[in-house]
Amino acid sequence: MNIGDVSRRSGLPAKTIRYYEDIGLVCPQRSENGYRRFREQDLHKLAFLGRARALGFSIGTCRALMALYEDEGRESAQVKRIAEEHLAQIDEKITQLQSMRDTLDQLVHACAGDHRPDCPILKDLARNTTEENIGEPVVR
Amino acid sequence: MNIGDVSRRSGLPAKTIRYYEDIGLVCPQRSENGYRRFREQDLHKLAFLGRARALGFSIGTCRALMALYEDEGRESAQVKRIAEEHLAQIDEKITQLQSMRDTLDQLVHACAGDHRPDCPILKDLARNTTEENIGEPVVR
DNA sequence: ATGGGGCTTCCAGTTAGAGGAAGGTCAAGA
DNA sequence: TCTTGACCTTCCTCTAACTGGAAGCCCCAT
Repeated sequence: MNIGDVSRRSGLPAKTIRYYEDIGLVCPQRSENGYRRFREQDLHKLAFLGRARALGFSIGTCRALMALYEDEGRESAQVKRIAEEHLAQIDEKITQLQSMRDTLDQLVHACAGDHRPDCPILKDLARNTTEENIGEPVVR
Repeated sequence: MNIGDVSRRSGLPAKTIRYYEDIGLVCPQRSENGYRRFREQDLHKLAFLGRARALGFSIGTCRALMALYEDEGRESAQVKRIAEEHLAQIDEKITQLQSMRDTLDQLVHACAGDHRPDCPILKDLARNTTEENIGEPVVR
């Protein structure tokens, strides 16, 4: 298989596959003409990586997961711990985004969105400074 | 005010403030000794930027918001449109993360997490590419 | 022999700064 | 006066995980 084939079959862009080779995630062989030659096992690995990345695991963590996958003597507890950690990070991120979302949503609802310049969104962003004269240039 | 003062008062790291000057978001004056000299209006601007960034607006969008803030002839509709767009992006991201989270959560619950190598998480990541439902978790 | 894909490598750019080195400045204390 | 430590300066490199593009082979069909 050439890179185009694995790209199609794994769903990963060729660029990404080359990158993964660069950082040592896959080691395809080479044909006489210098083209990368992928075996089924390489494709399998790439698909694994693609799915792990789709779940949001970092490249570093994907590397660890791959290593565990290939380690017959692994304990599922090791994998589970990694997944739980990642899950916690995702939860944290969701919480952050949700908080942003709520604030933003309130502001959007408070804004008339008409032709007038008066805007609660800008007012909120500009709130709470030591400056009183908002909008007036400060010359000193 | 020196950079340390604005840093404390705006909550932004000095590094960030220098970066914001680099990309033209603020233009502090300079003292004789070469130190940046910030006016209240610079601090105000930085605080504005800090809050906009905290709401997840990109630097580019912050620039646009600042411009609108300083434009007396703006229409609140312009601001609202920007905020709504951003809100939609956040919602999309939350949805993505939530989907990841759900899959991951299922997998974590399906994994015994003991000393045995058998692991549904790895099994899911390694499921055959030729299977139907690519992208769907195997666990149910 | 020519044209069009497909493949190669290498370089640069992306976000929004963080980290650190080398060195100038300032105020206080010995 | 000298020194110390905090504060400031610029400049350079690094981050994650790719993506885009340029220049140039390789292969097959016409």
